[in-house]
Amino acid sequence: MGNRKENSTNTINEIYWKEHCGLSHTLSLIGGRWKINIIAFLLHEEKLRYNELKERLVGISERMLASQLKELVNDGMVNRIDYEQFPPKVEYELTTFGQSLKEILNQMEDWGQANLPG
Amino acid sequence: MGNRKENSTNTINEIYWKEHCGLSHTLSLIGGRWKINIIAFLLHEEKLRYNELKERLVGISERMLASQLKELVNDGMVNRIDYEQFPPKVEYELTTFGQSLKEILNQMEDWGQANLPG
DNA sequence: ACCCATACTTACTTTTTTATTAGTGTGGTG
DNA sequence: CACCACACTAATAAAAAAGTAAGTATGGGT
Repeated sequence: MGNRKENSTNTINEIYWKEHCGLSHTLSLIGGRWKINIIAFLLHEEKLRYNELKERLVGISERMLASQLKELVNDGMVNRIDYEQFPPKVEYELTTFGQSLKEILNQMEDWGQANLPG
Repeated sequence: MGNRKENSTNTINEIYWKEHCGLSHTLSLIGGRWKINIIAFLLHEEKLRYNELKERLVGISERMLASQLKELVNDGMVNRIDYEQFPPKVEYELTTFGQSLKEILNQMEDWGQANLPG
């Protein structure tokens, strides 16, 4: 994956704030490039397969979809369900932890919708 | 400033989602590198001067502080109050628009605090 | 004339993220 | 045996974000 320098100023700052500020921590979980978009679809559609997500996430690349999903899974936000079939079938859904953000995300969605540009 | 390419895939995707998804739009306003940290301090302390913000935002550079403030002001989240004195005195505060996010931010803070790592 | 305070800018480099394109594995089908 | 489906991975290049260090502006004080 993208390998970060462990001790760059940027990384150090990021870690410091994640550990000292609830807001920073929250954003670190949902702030990734396509993460809220993924989460939004999973909020509305419960379970989605990799290719179903790809269809919905207009413009996303394989690499981004895979990496964002992996991070969400690592952070405990999303569950990966592998049906171990052939051809492969894998579904993604929000974990209980992920769902605990539902209220907040709904409010963010409403607020954003109400203030869309244009 | 960092000059972006108008027609890179990345920029195109970003614009598309900002315009079509409330969540993306909300995040575009508060998701910048130091924005929530700035906003968090302004929520608690009402008005802060440039140097006061700098003290509190451990690790931030001049460049980042100035650029994040400028974006927040451009987006209508923050007010810049210039007292036109010498030596210069400038204060920053949340606009009404910025304050309309207060509830949501409080919840994000609480949620993040409750789920801090370590 | 020189220095101070305050709020920034600017130029240049490094780091980080994202795009692009091609490839992997595997069992079943024609 | 070639090909398909599906969920990815890998390598490389391009783009964007952030760091670093020095500079700007200006009135007043010494």
